[in-house]
Amino acid sequence: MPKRRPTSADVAAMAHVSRTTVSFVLNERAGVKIPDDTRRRVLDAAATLGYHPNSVARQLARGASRSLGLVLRQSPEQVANDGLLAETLRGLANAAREADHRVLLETLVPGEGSYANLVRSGRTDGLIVSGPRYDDEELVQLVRDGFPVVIQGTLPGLDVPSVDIDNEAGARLAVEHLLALGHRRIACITNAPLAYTAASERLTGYREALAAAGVAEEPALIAEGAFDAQSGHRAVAEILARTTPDALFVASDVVAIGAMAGLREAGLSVPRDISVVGFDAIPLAAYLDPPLTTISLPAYDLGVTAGRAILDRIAGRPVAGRTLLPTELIVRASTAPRHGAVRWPV
Amino acid sequence: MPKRRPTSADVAAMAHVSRTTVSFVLNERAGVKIPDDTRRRVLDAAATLGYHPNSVARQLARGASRSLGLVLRQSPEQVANDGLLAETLRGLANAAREADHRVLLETLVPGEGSYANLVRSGRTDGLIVSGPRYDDEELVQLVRDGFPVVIQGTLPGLDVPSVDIDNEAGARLAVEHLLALGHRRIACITNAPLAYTAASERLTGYREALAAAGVAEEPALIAEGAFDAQSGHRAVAEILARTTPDALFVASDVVAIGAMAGLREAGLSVPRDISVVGFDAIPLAAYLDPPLTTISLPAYDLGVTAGRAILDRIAGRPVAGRTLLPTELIVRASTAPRHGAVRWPV
DNA sequence: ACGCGTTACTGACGCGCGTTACTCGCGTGG
DNA sequence: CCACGCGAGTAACGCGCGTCAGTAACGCGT
Repeated sequence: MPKRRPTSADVAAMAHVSRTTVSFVLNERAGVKIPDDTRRRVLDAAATLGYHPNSVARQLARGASRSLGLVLRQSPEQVANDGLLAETLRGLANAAREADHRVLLETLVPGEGSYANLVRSGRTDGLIVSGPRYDDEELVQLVRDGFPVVIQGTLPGLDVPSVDIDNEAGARLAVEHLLALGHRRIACITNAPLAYTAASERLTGYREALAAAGVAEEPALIAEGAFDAQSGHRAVAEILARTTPDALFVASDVVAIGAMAGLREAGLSVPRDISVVGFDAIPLAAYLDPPLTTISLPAYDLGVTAGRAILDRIAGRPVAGRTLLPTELIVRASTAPRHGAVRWPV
Repeated sequence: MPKRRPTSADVAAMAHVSRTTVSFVLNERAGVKIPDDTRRRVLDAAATLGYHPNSVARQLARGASRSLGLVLRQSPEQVANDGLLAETLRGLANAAREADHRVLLETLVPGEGSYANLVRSGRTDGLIVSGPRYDDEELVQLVRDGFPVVIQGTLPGLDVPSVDIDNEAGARLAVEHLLALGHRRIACITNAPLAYTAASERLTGYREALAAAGVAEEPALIAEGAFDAQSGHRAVAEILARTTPDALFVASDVVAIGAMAGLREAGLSVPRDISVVGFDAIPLAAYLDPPLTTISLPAYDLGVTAGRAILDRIAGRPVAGRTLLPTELIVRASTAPRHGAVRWPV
């Protein structure tokens, strides 16, 4: 059987000091002077015993767990198709580590499952809720009780700090690019059902760009996607059955890949017959045929920013009510000037 | 200021019983009879106070943290290009939840960073190490000390339970498919440098299939990929500069997408001029042009299996030394019989 | 009336650590 | 000579809970 793990009492005994002194030395407590001689004895004892403070006990004594809860409210399909999620996670974990915190993961089977106990049981000091839904009563209650929460995504009507991509601006960027190429009949396939805030924001950006250019909106040009490539395939068929666009903005690269497959089947060539812009800038987008013009978003930074926000919130530091991270247009071969159109000056 | 959180002592006071009784009732302790009357008083008091047991204190008292540590040793590029990672994570989290455990995430900046303290500090009861490297001294030490560890991936030479995809069998499946179509000059692009066990295993599968069919191996037909599409693009150029294959097995869909882009640029048409098989069955593979024949692997199950394994290990139940999850061939349009070849009977 | 088992509880300790208030010895200025 | 301050360190409590050993009351058979 493995020997019992050494405790601070063992270290104290070996160094011939009290447990208190051990604690002072190991925590480098400010304002307490410890002679070098004593300090060294303690440090040596700790090293030879292989002492590692029990962090559970430390959490209890301090009253803080030094860990962040990450709640993934996305549906399984959403997770499976979100190629950037891992990057965001990495950003969050790194932000947490910088502040000597840990990340506790909580996934939810939709329709069931509660996560509030995560914080109510003192296991985490704060929560990051990713992909919140409107009907999340649990979340509302938690916020009302004053627990530190940061939302990654958007949830209007709740007074909570949130961090998100600037979806509207990104969509505008995409559509403005198409407009600048001379396109006017610009279709739009959303990245998800409009109940998802990101989807409706991107659609809003699309509309704003059209309105700003004085182009009338046409309902026949709009269709809903749903996370995966298949939905893009279906949506493009819907649109082509109704009308004939000369450009297509798909608010998700993954959905766009399905849409491009649909266009191929319809005998349309990209970008000769129709220009396509995606959204998300997944790594693969550059290697599609043709390489996809898209909107890049800082997935890693999103995680880092969310992490810093909740850490600030926990520490009582001021936190911006809403942080929007900038997007960027990446022009590739899937977009070209409208056939016969003169390219506008930029 | 928010009121102090209620403790079990508060519940005890309100129910006019001792803290011990509260503990017995709330934990439904077997072997202890509590009259319904008393039980109800305790339950009611807990409910009206909004009592939630402090899990940190509970961890300390019980000596177990009921949480699993997940260590991601993959490099950032690897994470960014691993579209299945999120699925695996979801599987693990769900397996953990079923057993009332939590998942603690630990990422590592390569070259630095230790994670052993995660378990040495008592924060987790066991560790799942994903993507271990040969030179992981920390891991070796941990295993030697008898800490519960399960490896997700492969690490030969260390006596630790591990869970992985059956990479060899999957690669064989892919190559056998190409052989059955009549191809003989089958090239191979690995999914990663060969220092990664998954990469060398898949290459081994490729070789075994060739050997079993009596086809001589040709070094000129083999090139190394490195996680991303770009590396596939480069690797295919290397191969085409040396020789002319009639089929190509790329041990990763993501790399295959880059490879297919390279084939296009070289003026080769898939599958007319060359058949291509990928590996991983990322959701997008079905929507490529042409849809990619690939090997599907149970990403979600991988997470579940790893989770169950470490839970078994923690509980002292017997654990299989090595679990290999089966793969499956998904035939799509990127593979076709060799030009002029008679299709073999299956 | 007495022993004895059973029911229904409770007192007190321990988990490992942080932290406050306190002690003790030793100059030192008055 | 004494009060005082200061450096060096410590005893003891608290964090919130699980749990063992124990106790008081009660019924029941003889």
